[in-house]
Amino acid sequence: MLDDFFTLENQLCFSIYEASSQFNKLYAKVLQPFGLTYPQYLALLVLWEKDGLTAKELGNRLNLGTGTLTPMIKRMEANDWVRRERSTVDERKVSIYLQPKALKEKQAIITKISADVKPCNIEFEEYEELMNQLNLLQKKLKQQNESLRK
Amino acid sequence: MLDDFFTLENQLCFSIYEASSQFNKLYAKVLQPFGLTYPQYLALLVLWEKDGLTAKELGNRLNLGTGTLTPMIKRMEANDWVRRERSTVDERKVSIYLQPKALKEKQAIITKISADVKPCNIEFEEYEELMNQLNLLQKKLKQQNESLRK
DNA sequence: TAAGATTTAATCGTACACGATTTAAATTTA
DNA sequence: TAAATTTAAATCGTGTACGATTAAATCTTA
Repeated sequence: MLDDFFTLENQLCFSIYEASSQFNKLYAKVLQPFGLTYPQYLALLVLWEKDGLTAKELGNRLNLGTGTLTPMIKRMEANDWVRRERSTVDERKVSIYLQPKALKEKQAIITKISADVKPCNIEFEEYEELMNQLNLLQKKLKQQNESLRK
Repeated sequence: MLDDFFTLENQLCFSIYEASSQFNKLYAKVLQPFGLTYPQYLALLVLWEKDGLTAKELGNRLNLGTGTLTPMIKRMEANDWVRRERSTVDERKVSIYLQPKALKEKQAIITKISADVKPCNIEFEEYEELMNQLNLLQKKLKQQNESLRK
């Protein structure tokens, strides 16, 4: 009984793992012409909303630590998407600012993603329902993660 | 209108990205005492269902190529979870067999996961519904991935 | 049956992702 | 205010992930 449940087919964790990796692959393909990876694009999404966040703040939005973020931001800096600037008020903090390229390319990126992802034909209701459930689940998981801390 | 789709699209891809990474962290923590990573555990789930699959077959189940799988299987071999054996009938193929350790530890692993994930309080209906939606979405994404193939 | 195509793994280079440690700056407190 | 603590980034080591290439075995077909 327990064993039936523990097949790959029945694992919610695997369904999410799979869906996530398909998103990854799809977006990687769509973004490649721009010289962007999927996580880099997610970082741009956050910065398009609010420019000049600190590394810490950006990390909180993306659930990423500096071990992941610092090298990624440096790569994005090397490709002229963003610029890093250490705060003069508090020298521990590094703020991240969009570069002109990131503003200029925004519309083209959005247009291409819409064009290439729309054919998936995901219904609006499907979207909303799924997202609500995922966000609920994500909160529960995060809570459990924090209660198991260490 | 284009932006409406874009906004929704972003939220969904981000929700999945987040939920996936929370699952990752949670399972990583739960599996650490066994010296297993989350992807390694998924590989065990597949092999517990059907032992002796070839690398190719295992990769198909997990949606992983040899660039990911070969090194992972070698690490699992080094930790006595599995054994690799090149087929004598077709020397291109490598079959992967569970080692005694993988059978002996199975129940303990399953029990611990049940115990540590249960507190998330995911209802059965919620679970089923979400999985169905995710699998549907995953299929659509995979299809689109294949139609954009290079 | 020999040349060409296909299949299967392995390898390589790049890019996340994470926990742990280190370093330096800022804040708290004794 | 000096010492202890906290905070923010950077760095390090390990482990996925992926596309591209390589190499060897097998299969197809002219």
